[in-house]
Amino acid sequence: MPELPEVETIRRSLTEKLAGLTIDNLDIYFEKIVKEPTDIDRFKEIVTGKKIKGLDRLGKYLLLQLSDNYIIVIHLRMTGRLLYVADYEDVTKHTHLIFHLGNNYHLRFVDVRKFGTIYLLKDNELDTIKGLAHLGPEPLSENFTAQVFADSLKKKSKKIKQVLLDQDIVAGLGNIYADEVLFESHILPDRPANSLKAEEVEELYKSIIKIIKEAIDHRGTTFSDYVDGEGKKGEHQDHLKVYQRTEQPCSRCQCPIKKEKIAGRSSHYCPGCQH
DNA sequence: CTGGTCGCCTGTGGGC
DNA sequence: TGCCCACAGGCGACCA
Repeated sequence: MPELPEVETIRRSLTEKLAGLTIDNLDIYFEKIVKEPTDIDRFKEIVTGKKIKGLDRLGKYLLLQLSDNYIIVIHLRMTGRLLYVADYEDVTKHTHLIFHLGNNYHLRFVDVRKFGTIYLLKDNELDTIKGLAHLGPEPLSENFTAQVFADSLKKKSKKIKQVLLDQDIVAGLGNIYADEVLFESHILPDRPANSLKAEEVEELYKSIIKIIKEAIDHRGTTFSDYVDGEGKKGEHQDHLKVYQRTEQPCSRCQCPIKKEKIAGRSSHYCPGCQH
């Protein structure tokens, strides 16, 4: 399930390969993944012949910058993959869209669950995507300050786990890293956000940055689906402290890790050293 | 505004 | 061996 570190790893793995290439043609096998424009022929028509200028990322969204100020926005949701492969490679099951590149390579969108989404927009229309219109600060940017973060939490009575998953508060955290960040900061996931003490908020703030950085260094977390643009798995699954470690001893206090549904999501935490 | 639930999808794995 | 069902989870939509 690609969260910020996974999407960033995909971006890095594809940038050099794609920059400067032209999209000669495309095959669409599952039209519903294209959300904008609603007319699929128009999508094809505009994209054909465009040059890929570069790749950006906003939260969990991947942005393909195209010539003529167009932009393709991709959200991989849970099982989406974006793969750069030679055109003679077998087209695997669940391949929904293929961009034919000018060098006998393909950029393929593969997604078992079909939840992923693709938008084609002008680069000044990004705000028309709801998830981007109010997207919170990037955790590794200077816009994400302890003060901004503390102010957001003060207004929220929801459980802190749920607030961390809210992309409007801070961009890019998903279920895995929300659990890991809370463990790192010794905070229980069901605490109301506005009940955190100032030093806990500070701890949480630092943990978000630390965990996201480490996960990017490890090129993301692979459980089943996630791979980068070259099909390579990540390594951060070997560094997780609570996620998917139910009943295993906590690395800090040996207490068995608990799993519980919180705000509709499976949540992993240590009842011994998170408070 | 809040909180809860559902729908979108398919593969996997446990229980029987 | 096979059937059923819960679960995986990001996010928008919908409702009270």
